[in-house]
Amino acid sequence: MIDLAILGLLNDHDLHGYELRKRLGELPGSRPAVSFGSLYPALARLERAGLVKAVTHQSTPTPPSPMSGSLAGELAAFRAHRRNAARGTRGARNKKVYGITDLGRDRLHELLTSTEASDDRGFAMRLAFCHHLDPDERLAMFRQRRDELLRRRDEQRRVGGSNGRLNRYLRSLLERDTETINADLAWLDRLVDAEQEQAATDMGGH
Amino acid sequence: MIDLAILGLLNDHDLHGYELRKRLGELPGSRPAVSFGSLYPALARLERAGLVKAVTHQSTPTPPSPMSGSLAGELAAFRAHRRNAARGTRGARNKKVYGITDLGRDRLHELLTSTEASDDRGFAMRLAFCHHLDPDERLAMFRQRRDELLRRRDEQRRVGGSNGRLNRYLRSLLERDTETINADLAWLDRLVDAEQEQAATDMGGH
DNA sequence: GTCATCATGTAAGCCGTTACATGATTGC
DNA sequence: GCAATCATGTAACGGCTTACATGATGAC
Repeated sequence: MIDLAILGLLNDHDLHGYELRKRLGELPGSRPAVSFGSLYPALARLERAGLVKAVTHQSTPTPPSPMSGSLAGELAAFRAHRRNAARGTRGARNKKVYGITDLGRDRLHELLTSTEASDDRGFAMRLAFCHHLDPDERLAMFRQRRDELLRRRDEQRRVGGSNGRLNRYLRSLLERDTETINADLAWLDRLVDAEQEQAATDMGGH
Repeated sequence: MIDLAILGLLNDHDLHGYELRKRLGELPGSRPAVSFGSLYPALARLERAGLVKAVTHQSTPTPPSPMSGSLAGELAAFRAHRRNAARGTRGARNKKVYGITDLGRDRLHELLTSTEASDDRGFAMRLAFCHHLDPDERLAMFRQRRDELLRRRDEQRRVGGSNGRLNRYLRSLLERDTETINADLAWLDRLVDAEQEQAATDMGGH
């Protein structure tokens, strides 16, 4: 899950961990945002696996005057550099900006097209980044989700068939679940229609 | 979460772990059922805490003939008893039927009326067992949930206010979330109405 | 110079899972 | 007798959280 989120965001922009978390939290259904205690180890793991890499970071992005920045700023950069040199190949307490690698892009594609069953949040996450997919792959994803929801509805009917014995609150809960699934199915159908329309438009426009 | 589920089910019937799991899985939104690796340690913990206790188990519940059941059955019971005696105070490999204690009932009430924020599944679980509550406690629970959903909708508007920059899939996801929350609010309102109607009926009927 | 915010990380713990191990009961 | 199911547990592990520790940067 967190891998998909990280790779999906990094495929659009290079980002450092702190910013990544903010963006993650703005994704629908991802509140509260993932914790740092989860994010940073995940980034380290992905870096070890070669799916993301730390990109060299300009401590003064697009400086106003090329050579003569503020003396204080240059001094800070100098100190930071000394610290970095002392601590290893990268700044230990500076921004560490990550970018996605080719291997990471492959992995992202794999995660997005995986046919393994994913829960509701998993689907929402995949949908959030499905603009990285081809139209036909997207359609396959939508149809897979549709099947999953239909399966769920069937099983619900099987279990709740004799719901006379249930108390009113359980019955209400069951009805709500059915309504939610039906609403989701209708929503998915709209997504599929929009997708096919888009495909038709692209063809005609060409 | 699992404590609430266990106590809620045991408040209706004495049950053993295996059966408990089956019932748990039949609760709306609780599929797949909780695993044994989670359930049995939870039961042991609740037993240590005095919230549930193992009740003596009749290996032949309501025997057809009081004294002369099947010879095989009595033999099996005899062997089971010998095993139990050999292994400790209870049957190690026989059904271990649990019942709720007074302390457990207090805890259940506490879990059901807690004002700590609970997520969607948490609310569903509380709703599933809210028939153990007084009408006014139930109403308070519904209203609390209502406030929570309103808060969520507000924050969604705050974040997604400038949704022009979002791609169509994110936009669609955001719209779906809003629809779901609105549907849930309407459902909650129906629940509240039904509750108040019920209260009025009870008063008039008396 | 101090406070809020930005920024990166580690450690401990919680809550759940799967996989494993064991044995009893029942139907054929 | 043998297989399917019932029944109870343990061990290892996964993914996430909170709490903690550290330091940089910028605003006032």
